[in-house]
Amino acid sequence: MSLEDLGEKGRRAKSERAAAKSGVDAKPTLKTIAELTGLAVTTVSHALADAPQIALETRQRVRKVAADIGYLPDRAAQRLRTGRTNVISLVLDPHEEILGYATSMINGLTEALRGTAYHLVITPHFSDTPQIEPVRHIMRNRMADGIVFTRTEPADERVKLLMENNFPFICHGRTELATAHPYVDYDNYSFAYQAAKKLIATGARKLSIILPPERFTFAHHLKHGFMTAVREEGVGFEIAKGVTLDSKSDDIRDYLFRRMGEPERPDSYICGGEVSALAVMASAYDHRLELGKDIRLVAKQTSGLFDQIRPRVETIYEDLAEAGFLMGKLLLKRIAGPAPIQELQALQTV
Amino acid sequence: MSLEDLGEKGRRAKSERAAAKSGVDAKPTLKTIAELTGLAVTTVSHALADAPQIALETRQRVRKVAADIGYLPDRAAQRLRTGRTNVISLVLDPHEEILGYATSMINGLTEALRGTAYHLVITPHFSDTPQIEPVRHIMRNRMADGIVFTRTEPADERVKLLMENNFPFICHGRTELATAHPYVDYDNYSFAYQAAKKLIATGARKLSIILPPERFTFAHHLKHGFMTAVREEGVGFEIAKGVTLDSKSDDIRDYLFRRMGEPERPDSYICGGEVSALAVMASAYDHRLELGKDIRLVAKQTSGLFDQIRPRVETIYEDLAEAGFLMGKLLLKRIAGPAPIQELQALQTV
DNA sequence: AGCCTCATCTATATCGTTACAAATTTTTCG
DNA sequence: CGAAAAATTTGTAACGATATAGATGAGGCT
Repeated sequence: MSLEDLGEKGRRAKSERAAAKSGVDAKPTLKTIAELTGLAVTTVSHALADAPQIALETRQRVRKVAADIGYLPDRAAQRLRTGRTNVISLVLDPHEEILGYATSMINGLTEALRGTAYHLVITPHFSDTPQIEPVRHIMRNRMADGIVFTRTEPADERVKLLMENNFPFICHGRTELATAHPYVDYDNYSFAYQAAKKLIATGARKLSIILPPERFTFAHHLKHGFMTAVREEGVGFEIAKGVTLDSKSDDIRDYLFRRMGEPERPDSYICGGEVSALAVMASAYDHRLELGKDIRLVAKQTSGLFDQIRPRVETIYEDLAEAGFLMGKLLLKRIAGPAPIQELQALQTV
Repeated sequence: MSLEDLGEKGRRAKSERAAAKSGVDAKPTLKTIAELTGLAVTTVSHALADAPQIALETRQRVRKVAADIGYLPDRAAQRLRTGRTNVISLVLDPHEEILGYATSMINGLTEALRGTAYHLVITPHFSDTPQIEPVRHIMRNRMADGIVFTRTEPADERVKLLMENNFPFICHGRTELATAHPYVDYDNYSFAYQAAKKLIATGARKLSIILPPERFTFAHHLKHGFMTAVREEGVGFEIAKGVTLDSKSDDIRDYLFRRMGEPERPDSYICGGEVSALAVMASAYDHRLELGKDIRLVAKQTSGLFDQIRPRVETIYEDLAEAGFLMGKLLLKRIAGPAPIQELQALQTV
């Protein structure tokens, strides 16, 4: 460390102390309020917590002073003492499909957390470690009061672990576990069902669907809705083989381009994501197949993107920001205390 | 509270105490290590900090034990004691254009923070409060050790405030302030310049550009690059009036549709964002104008989206994940201590 | 008056960590 | 060998909040 650095530090420390003495600019604590009101620190703490054993008049006076000097409790101190972190952790899985998936969800979550003491911390899940790692870590080291995660699986390890430990969480998507748990989900069964019906109604005779990786619960929902519709209508169908919504978009397009060149090609596609829908359009274009005639398409829309896509494509909307908002609200309710499980579940309708 | 709840709590508390006694499953602290090694808590703390006055052999022994029991320092306690939060705050401005802007940036940031003690906290900026509010709040209440923000303005209030208080930060975009400050920026001047040159080289005679809101510095960079190119080439030009990259995409398309119906319409567009580029394509389509012939287009690409768009569009790539990564790395360097300002600035080339 | 109750406020200890100063042990050397 | 120096370890206090138990004083009752 250089002399200059030392000098810097010395000056800063001194001015900070001076500021503290004069009460100007120093971060106010309970002690500051205690001095200002002539009360004890404990009393101030209780007063701010609206404890009934503190005289109403005192509570009001303390609150007034606290507001005047802009007091905010120190999160670290509160956390250390109480064990509550006031943190919600969003475990983020980086993946390409669905542009702005995370952004929408984050917007919804922050909106739900608005006005509360909770902060949103992004905990990345790097793909070279098992999926359960970040969750275990957050739980073991009490990094958050609640966990939000996505891409739920039928026998999701994370759900099991969190349930076993009675740790507050909410996930985007359902499981097939016996025990009910909090979730927010979009009705992908109905999405696929309605999408298929729409296509068939406009003349589709052989439908195809691009599914998410099979390990996710919503892949089964989509498949089930799809199968129900094609069986009800007795039309041909297939399920895209070798690619999923998580595949690189170029790979999806290459698959589609190949398939569209084959004799028994499907005449219609259901896409659970925007990028794969564009890949369908690109492949059709490259084959000079006309959209809406040679190739039909229903896409799931999660952004304003498809409003600008030509030719216009039939879409069904999923509101991810709302999903994030719901997740936030339900998680907060869960953290606040035990609640009937039905009040912690939400299914977004198509 | 019901009797059952009390019972639950009683049992839990008891089992936790038992666990603590046997050392199983309880969260390990310095004290745990101290007991295990027979050293004092202070010694353990120093040993883990690799203090040279602790015998090397001791340091190694302590580290071994710490690793064995999976010790992680308590963030709250560290934060309370040292004042360091180990938090990086990303101030997020919700806006539509550039799909997944935030996602890419977050991915880059988390990658940069990987392996460090830093957590990424999302601090939303709600549009009904002044832009500087979240920054002031973070600084005043020491909510983070460093701040990341985007959409920088020429005389950015946030930059001024943070500089005055010598608070570590990094912003996406530059200012026109006299004092140099840390930033990561994309060379939007060159983007617009090269985009214009490309268009002119393929026959463009009247260029148009859709700019971001004028208050952002990068709007000026884009404009400047654009103007330089059109003046050098002596071709016609205009700047889209009444809409910006921040306008709702439908409004952009409506504007473009109107403009393309007028006699003196531009024959080429430069779009600083993907949605607006799609709006150009949609308007051209709706007018039955052929892309690449009647209407030319160069778009800025920030995702894989345009790889699937047909007809193919000329694009220039901006790597937002890399921008996020750079911001993270440079901010960490700044937090670590004073550094030459040039080492805290990065300009991504087109 | 003396004792009790109630309302209100306060002292103490503690969460896990680290800065600082001091204590202890080991080594060096005249 | 013994004192001084060096190396190593330790105790204490503090960060800011809150849980717990206790103190204070006013008023009521016999």
